[in-house]
Amino acid sequence: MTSTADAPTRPLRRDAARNRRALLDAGREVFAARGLEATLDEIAHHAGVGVGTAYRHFANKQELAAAIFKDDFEQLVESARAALEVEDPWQALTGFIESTVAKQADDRGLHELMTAGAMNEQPMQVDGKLETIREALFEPVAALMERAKKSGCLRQDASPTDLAAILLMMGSTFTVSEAVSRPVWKRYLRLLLDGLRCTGCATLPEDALDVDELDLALAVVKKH
Amino acid sequence: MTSTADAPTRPLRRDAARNRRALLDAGREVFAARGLEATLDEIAHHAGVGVGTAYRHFANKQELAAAIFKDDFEQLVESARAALEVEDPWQALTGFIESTVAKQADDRGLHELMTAGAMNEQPMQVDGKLETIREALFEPVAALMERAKKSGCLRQDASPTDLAAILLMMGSTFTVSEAVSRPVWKRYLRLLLDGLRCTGCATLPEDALDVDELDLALAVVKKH
DNA sequence: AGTAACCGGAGTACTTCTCTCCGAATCCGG
DNA sequence: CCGGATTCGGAGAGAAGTACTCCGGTTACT
Repeated sequence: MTSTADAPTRPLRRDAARNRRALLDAGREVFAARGLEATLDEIAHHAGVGVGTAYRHFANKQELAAAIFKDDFEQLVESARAALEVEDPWQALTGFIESTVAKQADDRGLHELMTAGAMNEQPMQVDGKLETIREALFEPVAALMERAKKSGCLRQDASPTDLAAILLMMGSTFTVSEAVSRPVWKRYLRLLLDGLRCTGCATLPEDALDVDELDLALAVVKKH
Repeated sequence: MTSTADAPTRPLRRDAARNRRALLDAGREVFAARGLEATLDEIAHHAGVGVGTAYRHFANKQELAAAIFKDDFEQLVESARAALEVEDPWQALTGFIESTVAKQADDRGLHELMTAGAMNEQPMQVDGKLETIREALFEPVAALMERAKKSGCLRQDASPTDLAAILLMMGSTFTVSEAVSRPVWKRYLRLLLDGLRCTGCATLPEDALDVDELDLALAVVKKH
């Protein structure tokens, strides 16, 4: 029954608090640069503390990641809602997409978490946050797209799940961008967005993913 | 001075020849289904022979892969050249792209080999074949695109290296397609192609990769 | 000063993959 | 149909990497 609020843990000793902070900061940096496959050992050293310290503060990598990315998630949903306030429907949609993709281009860990399981073998469970965010995101994004369709600037056969696919595809361009030290991902995002734009092109082949399929796709785990 | 031609190796014993065949066939299947990270052990068992046998016929995975994919490579260059004969420039270009992508959708190993190093950590050297094929492919592809541009159906700011990027991006959609047992990659390829089409859209941001950058991008290897 | 809380990182306990080795089985010429 | 050369098969050595623990020593707080 200690329920929701954290138990009345006594305040951390000063060195402990300092180290916890350092670990969170280091985690953010390392995850951003190297992705989620970074080791807790690695993060600990980058934070200038021993491995033991890391494992005392966070039982494992997942817990650390959850602590680090919680904010980013909420921020994301927030910006989707905010986009609905933007005047021009096309601008609202593409603006949201661009800022989302930009954030992930700068943070490999965030990108891997958002597309978790789809590419990387071990999905890395960050408790329920992930499913939650996808659900929370779906509604405002669907509204954003609906509006753009009505105004005639988004192709009629586009679906919200297409955005998930686009995010997935952008992953490879991030790698390339890093290799050439130049944000080429912008070029390919634009290509994709130009494809989404309504231009009297024929309809797309293959139905878009439905929501169940998307879940499936984002949860590809090896079975032996 | 034994030079080019294979040394006059005596014909293999019948069981040896049979096993070699079985290994090549199994390799093709396993690589296609599981990608290049498949183990030689795995392929050996799938072929119904012991691991030792596999290593006697092929010093390592690379050598087996080279033997398997040599043909596919040549075939690819061939089809690029053939596309130049097609009447309609847009049809020629997209037809070539679609068939290339389709082939890779069905063969994860082939796709990984063509985009080697860009995503997977260990590039897996298949002697010089890889660089050779990229070079051999560049010329006909560039011609194909030039023709499409002149006829006004391909956006002016498209570059041959963009096709490499598109191939890279398609990788994620292959994974999704497998997960949902439906070739959704076709949908996203079309989206990309519609983006490439000339529609009076603004020019793309960021210059395309130049050839050196592409090489760099396709050779991202971890440095510690 | 005393003690509870905390630190550090060597070390354990996996897992995973590549490739070797050698007794046993198989082929094939005479 | 026999004997030696060739090939088979798969246990296991060795290398590489990761997740997490343990405990002597240190630090913060009263």
